[in-house]
Amino acid sequence: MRLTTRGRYAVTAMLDLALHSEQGPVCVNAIARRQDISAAYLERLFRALRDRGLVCSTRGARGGYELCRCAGEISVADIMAAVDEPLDATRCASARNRLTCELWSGLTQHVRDYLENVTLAQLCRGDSPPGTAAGVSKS
Amino acid sequence: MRLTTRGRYAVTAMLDLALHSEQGPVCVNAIARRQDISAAYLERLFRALRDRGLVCSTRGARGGYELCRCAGEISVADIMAAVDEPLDATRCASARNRLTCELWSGLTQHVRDYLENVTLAQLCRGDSPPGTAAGVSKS
DNA sequence: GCAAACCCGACTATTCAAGTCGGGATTTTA
DNA sequence: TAAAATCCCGACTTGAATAGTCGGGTTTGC
Repeated sequence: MRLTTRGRYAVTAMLDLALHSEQGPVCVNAIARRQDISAAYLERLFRALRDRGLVCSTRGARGGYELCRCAGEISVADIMAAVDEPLDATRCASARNRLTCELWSGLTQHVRDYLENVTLAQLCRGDSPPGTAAGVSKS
Repeated sequence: MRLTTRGRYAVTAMLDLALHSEQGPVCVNAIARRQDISAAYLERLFRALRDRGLVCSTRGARGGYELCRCAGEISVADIMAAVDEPLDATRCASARNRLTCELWSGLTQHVRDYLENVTLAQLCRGDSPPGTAAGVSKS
């Protein structure tokens, strides 16, 4: 498990896209400028997002990217999976580590539960994700 | 946030220690053999664990390491902190990313909550950590 | 005195992260 | 019809960090 700029930037870019989606396709350069992220790097992330079906692309002048699904149907976990940001903490090289293996599996599930429970739409609204002081935990 | 061998090996080693603690100080080589981990690398991890007060060392022949506190008082989070395995997912370079900042802050808290809630004693008993299928979530 | 075992700072090779490059293809606009 | 805007793509580079090593010192028990 690790959290690198791939995951962060992907979520940031998708959020930017969601916030500007009513204006038609958003080009990579605009997002890069708004978020102060390398456009070339961002482009590679968008490639992955497109391949995973989270965004659609429009080529040519006035081209760019748009969400393929509505923001309420895209979770942070989806985005992370798209850019291959590993959430899996489990690495059971041998059976001797069953006890710790269960620990890491549990952690993995815990993280997934959290990220699967946060959608782009919630991020747009500024809804506090569950587990923060402002967001009261629900069942 | 990332999970590397430092964290994994430290938890594995502490667990091994806890399971063998009634036999007096456990030497690094014994743990290294049982867990198939480089002894030299393990030694560096134990240095950090000792400095953080999680284990005590005994030099000389028949020396080794022992837990400084009982297993029920040492959480996985303590171990991770000792070997400097970063759990913090937050990286708010600028205020423009408040929305995602809260996301990562929430994730960090979520992970901390989980790891702080698992002690070495529970791992020893094979108690499923909370959140896994076998462990029913409690309040 | 030797072996076992901790102690410590410094070092190395490999992997991966973060980003770049160079050019092709498509679409719109003037 | 050419230029500009923008996606498309495989390959590449540099620096940081990981995983582990090294070499020798010190302590303790036998």
